[in-house]
Amino acid sequence: MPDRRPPDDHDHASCIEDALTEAETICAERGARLTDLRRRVLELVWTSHEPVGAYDILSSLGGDGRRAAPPTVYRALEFLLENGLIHRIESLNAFVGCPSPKAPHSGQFLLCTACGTATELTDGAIQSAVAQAADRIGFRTGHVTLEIKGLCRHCAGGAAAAPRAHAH
Amino acid sequence: MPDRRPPDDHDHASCIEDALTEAETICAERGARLTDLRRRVLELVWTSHEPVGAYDILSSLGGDGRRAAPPTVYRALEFLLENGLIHRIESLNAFVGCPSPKAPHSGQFLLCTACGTATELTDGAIQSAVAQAADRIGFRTGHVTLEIKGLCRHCAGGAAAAPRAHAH
DNA sequence: CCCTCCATCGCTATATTGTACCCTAGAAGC
DNA sequence: GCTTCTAGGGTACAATATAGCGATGGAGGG
Repeated sequence: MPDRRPPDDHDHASCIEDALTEAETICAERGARLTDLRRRVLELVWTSHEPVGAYDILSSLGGDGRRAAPPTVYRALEFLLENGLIHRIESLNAFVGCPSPKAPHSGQFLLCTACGTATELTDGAIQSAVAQAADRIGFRTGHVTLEIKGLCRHCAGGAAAAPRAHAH
Repeated sequence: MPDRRPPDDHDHASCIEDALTEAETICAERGARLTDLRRRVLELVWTSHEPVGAYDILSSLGGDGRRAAPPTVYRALEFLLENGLIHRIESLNAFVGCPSPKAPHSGQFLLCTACGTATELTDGAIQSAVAQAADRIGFRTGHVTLEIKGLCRHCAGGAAAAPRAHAH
């Protein structure tokens, strides 16, 4: 793992709180059951803006005296995915909270290889370019995975011009 | 696994042959060593247009009397990736041959969930939309993963389920 | 109120995918 | 001839994910 810096100076506690509140609302509306376990897993995913592995969550769950097993975590993650509360980052085998879960969508992600932060985009131009390209060859689009690896403004800025200046 | 249909009526033998020939040329130009093993792995990746798992390759290699071990395959795959001869499909943990390896690039893929075929795109509009979106927030773009799951023209057409506008 | 149904979760075991590490052979350079 | 480096054989293990079975407890019908 590369060095990690805080993604930004923001009040992350309120990030978490907002996410949990919104999740409660959404689940209530849909009649989906946001159980204690699912809520806790969602909270753990939101621990930071860095995607979290299923087994990291597993360890954190174990911290409270009870030992959890993989299926427990994967089932909770599946529920959260189905309800659009989190996204899976395919290229990292990890999960990240969705900042706007009201309307389910395929996420677009900027993944900083220096600080690990995942930033979700919702760029219409990308969406329509993808839709057009698919349409042009008669492909019916389902879920779209877009993951862009690189350096976030913060990390790229610190490194100045040379792209490899950040390497260790 | 869903049903698989042949991706198309094309002369796949010549696909493979072309890919191998081009690989030879490229490696010769670069002074990279396309050894027997690497060539065989490339050939196995090109067995079809469906992404192939590392352990599938491993089994196929074992077929000739010698038993291969995982690192053998992964090392060969790493070489092929570095030289742009194959791409990794993150959402499937699998590999597919690159049809235009002369100029290394991040691939854009249409993945049919019915027949399994991976079709590589090189769409400039998508590329520039991604570049602009990243640029706008000061993100320095590295590798881009774009994987679109859905139904290819063939499978969507056959499914009769209201195929909207067979573009063309 | 009781009872059935079924979603949820605990748990064991196992499958799948990917790496660390050590060693040998043979080519490349001097 | 000797060193050095790349490629690859092989074991062991790490990391990620799923199959399947049983227990529990709440929701709703009788």
